[in-house]
Amino acid sequence: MALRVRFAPSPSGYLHIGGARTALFNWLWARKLGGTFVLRVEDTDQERSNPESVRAIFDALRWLGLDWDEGPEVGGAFGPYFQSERRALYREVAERLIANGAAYRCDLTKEELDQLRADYKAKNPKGEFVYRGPVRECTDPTKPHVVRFRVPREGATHFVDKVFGAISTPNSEQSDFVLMRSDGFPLYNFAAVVDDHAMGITLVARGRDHVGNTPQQVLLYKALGFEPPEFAHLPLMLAANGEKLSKRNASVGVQDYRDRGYSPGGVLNYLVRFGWSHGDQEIFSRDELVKLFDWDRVGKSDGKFDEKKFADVQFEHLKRPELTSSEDYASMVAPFLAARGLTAPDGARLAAAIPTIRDRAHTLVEAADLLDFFLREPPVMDEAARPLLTPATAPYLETLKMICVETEPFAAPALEARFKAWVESSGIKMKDVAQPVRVALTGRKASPGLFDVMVVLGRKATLDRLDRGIRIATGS
RNA sequence: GGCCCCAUCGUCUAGCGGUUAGGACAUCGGCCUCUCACGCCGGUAACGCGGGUUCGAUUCCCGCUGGGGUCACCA
Repeated sequence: MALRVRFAPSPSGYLHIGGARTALFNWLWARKLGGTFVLRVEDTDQERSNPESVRAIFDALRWLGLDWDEGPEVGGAFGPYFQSERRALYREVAERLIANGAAYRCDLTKEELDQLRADYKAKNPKGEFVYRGPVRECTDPTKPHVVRFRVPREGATHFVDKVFGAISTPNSEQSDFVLMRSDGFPLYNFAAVVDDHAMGITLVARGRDHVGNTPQQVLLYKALGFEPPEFAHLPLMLAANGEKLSKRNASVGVQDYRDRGYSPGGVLNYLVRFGWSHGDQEIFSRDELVKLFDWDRVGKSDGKFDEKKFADVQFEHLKRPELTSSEDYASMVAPFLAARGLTAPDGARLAAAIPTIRDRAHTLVEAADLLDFFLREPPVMDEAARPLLTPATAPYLETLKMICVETEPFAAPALEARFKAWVESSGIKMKDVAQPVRVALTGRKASPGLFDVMVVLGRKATLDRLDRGIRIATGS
């Protein structure tokens, strides 16, 4: 049977970094085996679901490059892909279950059930409350009621997990769980099973926080006469303090990292290495991941999210041309340049400047800052740097100007050789003359190498900037 | 608390009976240097505890301890 996996987010917020990881593992598996990656929106909770979240999640997935083969906005033969549009199907399946006795209508209210639970807890503080109904038969289907699944009293339910192996839970622990709410909407476990089957999903890969749902789902597959899919649960990504990852203890939105100037490749790389490994290798291109990913290399233990490591992994992606081409770099940094008013930068100069900042820009936000003086004419003069242009430094700039005019070709090695020769013969220290030159050229106290900067700027702009530096130095 | 799961440096991990227990991030030194970076070299740092099994356990089994998840008309 052809591999079909899915990512099924509920649109009640931004795409969580943990959710992105789940999506990634599913996507990788589909891409590796030529399977189908389905996106399904689990919007059965009317209260929490909202269209802004749907938008945000789609945007984040697209930004990460996790494209779906079937789902909202791309279609497919198994739609609709919003659960809110599939209610007729859930109702129909629920009726079938009631008809064959696997489920029953229950008109016990939430409050009554809470009371039952409380009473039980009062008497058995150490026991587990298990609801086994119906305590009261709901004879009138027109009255508000939920539909509950009749869990077998005996035996155990087991399944084989692709990462954890065999897992089994005694049925005596399981309450008669709700399939359909009184408002007619299905509950997660039920909708997921109905849809995963209807959509032909062959492997359900999700976070480990879902292992407790799996027995209930397996029970449902059995009751419906469906063949259960394979299951794979991912170890959890916890916050640095060991608690469940949340907005309270970390930046958890994929959005957050995009805004701070991380590249999608870097984000994916960090996420996949969290729980999966390939020997000692740390950095992977997307293509490598598709080729190398496998479930038998997925570990079982939860881990703690590490911002520092994340930052470093993503820096590697920005640093290496084989992972981020100059063209990709330029287009990724464009929005950040635009944010500082550089909406239509000189493309050729930008392309030339990028190699000089790769080792310096840890994020695209930093990249835009480092690129700024290359692309702005004249460059912004940093107030802290200006004092370095004293009258005494003007002769240095004059000499460099002369060298710039004479040197052919206008290339870094030749420029550097001539300038250094002059510096040495003058008995000055390179470090004393370099800073004034840097300030004249860039307006800053720190920048890429002087001669690389000159070459990127070209002879004309270099001379113009040196002239400006001389004017500032001499106060004219 | 019931049920389920997990356990190697601070963190992510390699290891699948015999290794000086490896890598990466972080951290601490040093080198390189026109600034800032990058890079390079080196240091500190881990098998939770107790029983087995075995000639030999980080590795296999059991218990303990510790950690996590989950117990809704949320997903």
